[in-house]
Amino acid sequence: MITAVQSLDHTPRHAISEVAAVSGLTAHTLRWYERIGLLDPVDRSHSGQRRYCDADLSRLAFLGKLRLTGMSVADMLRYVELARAGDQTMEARRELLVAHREEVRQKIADLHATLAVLDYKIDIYSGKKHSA
Amino acid sequence: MITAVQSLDHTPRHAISEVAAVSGLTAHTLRWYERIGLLDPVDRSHSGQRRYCDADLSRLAFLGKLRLTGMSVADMLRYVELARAGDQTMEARRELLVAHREEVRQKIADLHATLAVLDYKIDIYSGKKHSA
DNA sequence: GGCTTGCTTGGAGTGCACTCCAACTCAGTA
DNA sequence: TACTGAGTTGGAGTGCACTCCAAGCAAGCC
Repeated sequence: MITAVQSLDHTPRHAISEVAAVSGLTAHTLRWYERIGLLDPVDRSHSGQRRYCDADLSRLAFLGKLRLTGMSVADMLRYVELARAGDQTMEARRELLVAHREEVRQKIADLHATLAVLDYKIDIYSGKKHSA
Repeated sequence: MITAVQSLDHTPRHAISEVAAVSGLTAHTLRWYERIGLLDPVDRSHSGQRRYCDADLSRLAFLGKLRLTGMSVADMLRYVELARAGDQTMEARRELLVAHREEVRQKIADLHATLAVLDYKIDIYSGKKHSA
C-alpha cells in the first residue's frame, strides 16, 4: 500500500537497478518514463547517475498500479501533469481517478463473467465428452 | 453465456456486419481472425460474401471472452489449433484453460488491490488537502 | 443505367509500450 | 593500471493487435 504522503524522504539514494528490482519495471522503462515526463527529472549523483528518492518510489508504485489496471501511459501522463500544475487541479485529478475506478470495476465484472465461462468449459473437459 | 454446444445451427446466414455488431469486433478484425486461423474458413454466399453460422458466433463469443481477459491472440490460436486436432488434445486444452483461469483470478486480485489504492486517493482528494 | 451500400482482397500502415543498440563514462576491485 | 560491471545517451527497432487502403465486384433501388 502507500505510506503517509507527507512523510516521504526526499534524499536521493536509490540506484536505477535497485528501483528496477522493487518496482518491477526495467531500467529501460524507468528511463523512458522519465523521458516522456511521467517522472520528474530524477536527481543525479556527482557522476551523473540517477538517484531516486522515496517520493519517486512512491509515485512509481502508484503509477505501477494504474498501469496494471490497464490505464494508458497517455492517461497516466495526463494525471501527472495535472499534479504538477498544482492544487487548483485537484478536482480534475479526482474526477480522473473516479472515472478510472469505474473502469476497473467494470473490468472486474468482465473477468468474473469470463471466469464463469472458463469454469463451465473446464467442467466439460473434466467430466463429459462434448467440446467446442 | 454459451448455449448447449451440441444444438448449434450450422446454417450459414449471418453477414459480416451483423456478426461485427453482435460480437463487438470490427469487420476488419473478423477477416483478420479468419486469415490467421482463429476461425475456420467461413462459408460464402454465391457471390463470395461471408456467411457466418451460429457455431461461428459461439466460438467468436468464447474467443471474445478470452480476449477480454487479456489472453494473447497467439495463445488463443494455440487453443483453437488443439481443438482442430481432435479429441486426443482435450487434456491439453483443459490444462490451457485451467492455467488461464489462474491468470484471470490473479488479475482480479490485482484489480482489487488497485481499487483500494484508488479509493484511498479519492478519499484524500474528496476530504483533505494533501496530495501526491 | 446510374447510384449507393456492403462486401471482397493482399499488403501496407498505425499506435502503443516498451526494448535494444552503439558508444561512451565512471566506480570499485585486483 | 587494467578490468569489470553498472550506468549514460538519442535514436532506432520490436511485437502485438489491429486498422486502413485501393481497387474492384455484386445487389438493391429509383
